[in-house]
Amino acid sequence: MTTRPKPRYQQLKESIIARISSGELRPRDRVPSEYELVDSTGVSRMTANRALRELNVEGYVDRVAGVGTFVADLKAASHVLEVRNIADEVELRGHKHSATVLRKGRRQATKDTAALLHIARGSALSHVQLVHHENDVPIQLEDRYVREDFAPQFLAQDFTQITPSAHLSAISPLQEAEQRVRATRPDKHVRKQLQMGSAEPCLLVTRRTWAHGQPVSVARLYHPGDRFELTGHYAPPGTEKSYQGNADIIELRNVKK
Amino acid sequence: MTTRPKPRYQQLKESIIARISSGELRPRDRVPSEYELVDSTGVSRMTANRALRELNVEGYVDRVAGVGTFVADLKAASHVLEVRNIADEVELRGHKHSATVLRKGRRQATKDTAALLHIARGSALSHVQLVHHENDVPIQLEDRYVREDFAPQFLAQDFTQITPSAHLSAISPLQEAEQRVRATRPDKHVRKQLQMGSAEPCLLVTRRTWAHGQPVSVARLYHPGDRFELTGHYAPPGTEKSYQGNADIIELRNVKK
DNA sequence: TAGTGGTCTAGACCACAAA
DNA sequence: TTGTGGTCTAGACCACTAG
Repeated sequence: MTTRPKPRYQQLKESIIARISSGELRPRDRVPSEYELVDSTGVSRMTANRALRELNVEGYVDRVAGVGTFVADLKAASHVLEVRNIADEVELRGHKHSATVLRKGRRQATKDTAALLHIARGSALSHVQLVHHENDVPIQLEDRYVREDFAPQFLAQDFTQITPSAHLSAISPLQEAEQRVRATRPDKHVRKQLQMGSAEPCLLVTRRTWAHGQPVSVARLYHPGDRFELTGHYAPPGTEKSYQGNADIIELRNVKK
Repeated sequence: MTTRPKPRYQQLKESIIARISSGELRPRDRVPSEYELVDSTGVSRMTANRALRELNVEGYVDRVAGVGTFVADLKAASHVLEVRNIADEVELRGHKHSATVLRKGRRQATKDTAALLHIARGSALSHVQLVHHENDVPIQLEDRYVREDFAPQFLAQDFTQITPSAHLSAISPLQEAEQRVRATRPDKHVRKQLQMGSAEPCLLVTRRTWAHGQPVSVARLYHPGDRFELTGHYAPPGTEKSYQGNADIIELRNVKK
């Protein structure tokens, strides 16, 4: 008994996603037009249209009538993950973002980190710890581990110019993310770096990101509790033009205080 | 110059969404089949198919090949909002949910609450405050205000049997939600009700929900800090069968400790 | 003018459910 | 057997963009 083949529009979609993930098609590159897909794959135009239309809805490509279909920006791709870069967040508010690197170096995966990243204990990791500032006020302490084989040039980056997450996005579109949020009491180190009062609580976000189907990075993001909040807005899909309405789900926001 | 009419598949979608929102079509009700839409509206079957298929992707309807198309459960509808009922969360973990009502009554909107709900100061509100338990351990203090005109029977509910949010969902599909998460120090009342240590921080979720395009309820949800966390998982759309993969974005999870 | 995406049609074949 | 959704085709007309 032969297994039934996947629908042709689905094959087309997966083929194009694969070409994007592999880097063969880069952001802003042109994607084959509907008629080109008709010629090259033998499907009807409606089938090619469905494939490209769904890729557009899912945020993989941008389409412009009369012009063509293009691979979406990486920014848009991470939009799909509804997780934003803190530097972008700050600049979105019209404020100045800056970062101070505290630690940077190679590490061996501990038991816990190895488990989180699905790798062997002792595997090579890159580690960086830095403080993000908004208008020179510390707003986030980032403590991040990255698989060295995923991002060999990670430690060579100047993280005062590009955030770790931006570098990771630039290497490969992030495919999946997991995030845990909890309230904790900061330890001395965190409290000092974020200039927090002794009794002030701390919003801790632990985030894992995936690429190529594997977790590649885990980060602990500490935020000064009463000065910051995480906000999300959930809009109904399909209503009016609010396609892609789920875009800005998670964003960091200042709390007037 | 006449404005161009909306696409017919879009008109179909909006027409069906309207019939669901108005209550004419209720959860599990049958939605006209593709061929019925062809007969009743004169569109081709491909157009009817596109309308129903997109409504399915967006979570409004469930489709079963060989059977038919049906209005999705309200639970699924609020799934679209990626916000879950805490009772469902607890039961999903196989634990027992229970609730204790602390306060219940009519209130007049204060300046702040009135602003949040886009209503006049002094407008009639229903108020309830209750503690949710998981296996008899307090996990959430819910402090909620609801527009009285939206849910006239709100205060008549037995909140030990149905959560406030479940009652609101039952009245009308919630269309939109906004959520803010921050870490705070609990006041005496919260600390006592959640049986928290004196220095333990608190995860505070402030949530507004919309129906009929207007905010109808605002809730403050306090969680004992070190015992609970908010987790989110962001899956890639379109990959494999992970349609609707954005479903379980926000869920409450126990922290092993 | 040529190419693109946006939409729509009127058929078609299939697998599957329920009666 | 009938009706359902799932898919696919081979055309078509339109508005728009770019050269």
